[in-house]
Amino acid sequence: MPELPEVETVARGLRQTIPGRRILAVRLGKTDFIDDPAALELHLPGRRIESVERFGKFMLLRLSSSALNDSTQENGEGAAALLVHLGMTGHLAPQAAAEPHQKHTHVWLELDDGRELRYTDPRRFGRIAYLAGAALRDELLRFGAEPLEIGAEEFAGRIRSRSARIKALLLDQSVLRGVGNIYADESLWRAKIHPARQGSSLSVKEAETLRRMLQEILRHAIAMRGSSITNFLDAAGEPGEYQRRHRAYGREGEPCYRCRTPIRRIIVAGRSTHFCPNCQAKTRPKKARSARRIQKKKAKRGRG
DNA sequence: CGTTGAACCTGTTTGC
DNA sequence: TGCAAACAGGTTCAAC
Repeated sequence: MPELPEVETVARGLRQTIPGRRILAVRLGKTDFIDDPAALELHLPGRRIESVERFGKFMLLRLSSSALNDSTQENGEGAAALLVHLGMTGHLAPQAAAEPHQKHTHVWLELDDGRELRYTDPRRFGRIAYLAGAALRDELLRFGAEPLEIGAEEFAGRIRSRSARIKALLLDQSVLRGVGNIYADESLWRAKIHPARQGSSLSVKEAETLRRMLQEILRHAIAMRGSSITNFLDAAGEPGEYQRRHRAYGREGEPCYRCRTPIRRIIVAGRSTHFCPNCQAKTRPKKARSARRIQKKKAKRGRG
C-alpha cells in the first residue's frame, strides 16, 4: 500500500492520537524485518512518543530523550526515533488492547492509555528500526530529496546528470524519497515522458514539467488519502480514493485518456511500467514540433 | 557508476 | 472446481 501519499495518510491518522502517549511495554512476534529486535525491547519501554513524522516512505516516531528510570544510560545518544517502513503490506495502527489482533501482527507497543500500537505485515517486506544519535542521522542521510519540497534546479540536476532510466531514477530513494511504482508511472504519463528514457536525455523544460506533474499528483493523492489498490486503509479504516484518478498505472490495454491509444505495460527497472506509447514517445518529440515551427516560420516570413 | 535478475514472504488474481 | 502460474504498492544484493 505504501508510497508517499499513503504513508502521509497513515502518519496524519496516527498524529491525531499518538503523540504524547508513553510506551509501557513491547511485545514481538516474528522479527526478521526488524533491524535489532533487542534494541526495541531495551530502549522503547518508558519512552514517550513526541511526534509522528513522515520521511520518504518511512514513518518516524520521535521519542522522548530517555526512559523514566534510566537517565544516564544513553547520555550523548541524542535524538531517538522508531523508524517504520510499511513495505508492500505493512499496517501500523492503534487498537484497544482488548481487541483481538489480526493474523501477521508482529509488533505490539503497549501504550499508557489502554491501547496498543500494532504493526501487521503479511509479507514482512517492511522494516522497523530503533535509531538514535549519529546512527539515526546517518540513516536519514542515505535518502534523497523530499519530492514535495525539491526545487526546479535541484530536481533537474539530480535527473539530468544521470544516465539511468528516468523511471529507475524516480524509484531510487537516494534520488527522491517517497516515490513508488504508481506515482512514477502517473507522473511520467502526465509529463508525456517515456519511462525508459535516460535521465540525461531530458531537457530542462521536460525535467521541470515532470517535477511539477509529480508534485501536483502527490498533493492531489494526499488530499484523496492515497490509492487503495487492494486493501490499503487509513487510520480511520477508510480506503483512499486516488486510484480512481490513475491514468496509466493498472490500465494496460485500456485507452489513453488523451489519445485513446491502448496503454502498454513493459518492465523497466524490474518493475511493471504503464505508459502511452503514443503520448510518451521514446525519443524527444522534436521532429513534429520543429516541423511545425518551421512551417510557422515560413508562414511568418511569407507574411512579413 | 549502471543494469539485470533474484531474493526476501505471503496472499490474491488469472489462466488453463 | 482445481491447481499452477503470475502478480503485487518495496528494498537489497550479487553478478556483470
